[in-house]
Amino acid sequence: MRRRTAGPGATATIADVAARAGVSTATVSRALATPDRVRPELVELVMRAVSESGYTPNNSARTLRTQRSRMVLVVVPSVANQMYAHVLRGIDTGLAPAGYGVIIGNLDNAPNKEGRFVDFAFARQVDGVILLCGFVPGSHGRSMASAGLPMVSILSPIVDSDIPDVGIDDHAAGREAARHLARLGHRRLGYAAGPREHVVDTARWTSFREGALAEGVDPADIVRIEGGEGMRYTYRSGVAAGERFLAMTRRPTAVFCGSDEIAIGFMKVMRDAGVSVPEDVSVMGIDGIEQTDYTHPVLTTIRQPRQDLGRAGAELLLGMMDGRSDAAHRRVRLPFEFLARASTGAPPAEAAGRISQDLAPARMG
Amino acid sequence: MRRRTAGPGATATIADVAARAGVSTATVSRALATPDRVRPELVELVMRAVSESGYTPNNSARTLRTQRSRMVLVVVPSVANQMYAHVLRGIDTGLAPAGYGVIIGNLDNAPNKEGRFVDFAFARQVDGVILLCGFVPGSHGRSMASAGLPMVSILSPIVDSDIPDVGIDDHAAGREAARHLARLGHRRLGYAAGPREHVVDTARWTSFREGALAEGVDPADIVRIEGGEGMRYTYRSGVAAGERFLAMTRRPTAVFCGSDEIAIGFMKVMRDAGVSVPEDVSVMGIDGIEQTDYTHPVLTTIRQPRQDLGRAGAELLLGMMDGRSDAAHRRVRLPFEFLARASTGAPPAEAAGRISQDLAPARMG
DNA sequence: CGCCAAGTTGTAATCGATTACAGAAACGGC
DNA sequence: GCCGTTTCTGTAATCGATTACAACTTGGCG
Repeated sequence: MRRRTAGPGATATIADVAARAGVSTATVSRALATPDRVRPELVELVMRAVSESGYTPNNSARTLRTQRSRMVLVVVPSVANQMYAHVLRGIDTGLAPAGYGVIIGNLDNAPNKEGRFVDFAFARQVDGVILLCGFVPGSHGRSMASAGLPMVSILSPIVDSDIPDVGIDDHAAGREAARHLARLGHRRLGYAAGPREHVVDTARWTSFREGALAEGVDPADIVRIEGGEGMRYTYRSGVAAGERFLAMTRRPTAVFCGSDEIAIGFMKVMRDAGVSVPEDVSVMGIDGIEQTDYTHPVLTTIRQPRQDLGRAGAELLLGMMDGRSDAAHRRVRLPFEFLARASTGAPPAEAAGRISQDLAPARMG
Repeated sequence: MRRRTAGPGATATIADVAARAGVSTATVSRALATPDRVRPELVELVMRAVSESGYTPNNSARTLRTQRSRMVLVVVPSVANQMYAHVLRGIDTGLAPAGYGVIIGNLDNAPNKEGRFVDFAFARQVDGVILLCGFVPGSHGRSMASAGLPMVSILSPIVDSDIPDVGIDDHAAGREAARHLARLGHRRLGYAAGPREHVVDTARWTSFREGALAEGVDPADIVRIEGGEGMRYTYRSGVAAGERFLAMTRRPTAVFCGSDEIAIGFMKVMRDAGVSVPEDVSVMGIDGIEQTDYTHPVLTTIRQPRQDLGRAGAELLLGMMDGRSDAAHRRVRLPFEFLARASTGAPPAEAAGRISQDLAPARMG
């Protein structure tokens, strides 16, 4: 049997290193993994041989033997989305110290891409999965859940499952948004919706509504403004919602948007239509992407600890992959931060409840 | 030898499938890879056994044997950056049809993270590498270039190397920016810089300068405004540049920013300082991120075909990995799109050349 | 000096796929 | 009916690591 010698360009194998150091492959492997179980002189020999040959263990071989790939699949609806991108970054910083790498499963908001990633799971290409998409991917009747891999969801709980999740308290966030707007004096509230049937959107909408009711707002004056089919949490969704808003005969005086991007799209339509924010309509978002610091007016929003969410999810998954099933951490809630800024203010005088309504005729005359 | 039977939860191996179908593992492998070389009845048998057992080939085993991982490493300075995120998306859509997955190498703008990804390359965990970072990662004196993997760069050429790259013509872009501003009447121009020594930034700055000179602008009136150390192409870099701009005694009347994010940060500072855009100062960016459609005023910019750049890079790499070294494609230049919009306009009257300067004293008096 | 335990090292099995090679079966031509 | 070719299938080698097990050395203790 002729062994390929490690010439320049060719990759050295453990056998090359063993030959060069004059020891067996087992010793090389041990010298690298458990140096305390090998005589110091040999460790030294092996180390020299390793650096001389530029040896890096072949990952497939190691994975095949140890049944651990040290890779994690992150399933994300869209990498191009600010929010997901930042969470992804947090995940990476959380996994890196443990030596785990990230394979990105970009759904691109297209449902037919799930199959590829389901295969990744069943092919044992990853040791665990982090979902940012709010559901468990599946295709051809085969769910990723049945691959038997540790799984964690971030940003959204997974309904009807016991998959641990990390996120903020979306209900509290929705209620707080309603409270903020109601306390500014608003009595007609709108919610510029994200994707229909999405867990997070539903949570935000229902709790916004609850919060508004709790503040004594008339149920008929809490409206959901749809953003259009398949537009998800995008600028364009906000644009569509803004156009619907303009077409309304009895407009809300304040609008809570299902995401910051929606809010920004919404504000753009307002500006173009000559409706000023916050004088004519208050607008707020949620997520707290960096961009909200640079809008005009600066956007009131609820900041999610994006990076921390990612890191916490990563650490939770690491624990599960190590077999430490800290049942205590099955539902992690991190605090959000309410940023009351310039895009929300008191309602216009003619819409501000009974007292102002009395003044309204004078203003009109 | 006792074989683990494929119970629920356990992953089926090719041996399980072979046993169930009553054939050898070789036949199973062939039935899946080259069905035309196996008797139809057996193919049928195997297919049934596969779906009954939920078999998915183990990826490490396959990779180890075939020496192809069907994975690509994408090294990106920061996943949280809009521009890179969109290119990444293009890469993914380009690679997916060929069955390649993406491993993300997020440098996070921190130089010490390179080592991890260099190891990925040497561990043969990927078949190819796409660089968005403008340089070849390396650590401990070992460059990723010596791993002998196909490599492609997107967005930036790699100096002193023959690594193929895909991008726009940054020199043409810089010149066109200068031309646009000069033809609007501007005679004092600024460049809000990106990271020092970055190839792309250098290209944009030098060509902007060249373009301005070609339009007859006085060399002394073309200034580079630094954004601050280590801030790269960020909003904060634009804020820093904006502050430096305000501190200048003889301000440019138009500023070309090294990225859209810089431009947005810059405009924020202008607004807060009561300097209006474009009346007092014209501002333009480059990249063409979606967000520029939602700024006020809408940002003049140069749109790079982000997604197409990613896809083109992916296809170039696919060709190299398949051994088709189309030397013709070693430097791909895609067209950019100049978007002249509301953030750039004529210079303020008192700065518009000789005639206006004659008027200036009258104004002061 | 003999024996047992502890410490080292090497041999070879193993992970799960692909594929070279050989053998068997089927087929056709003379 | 025999032989060569084609088509199909199975056996076993192979990829490159880790690690169980065996073998050998060394040292301590009675």
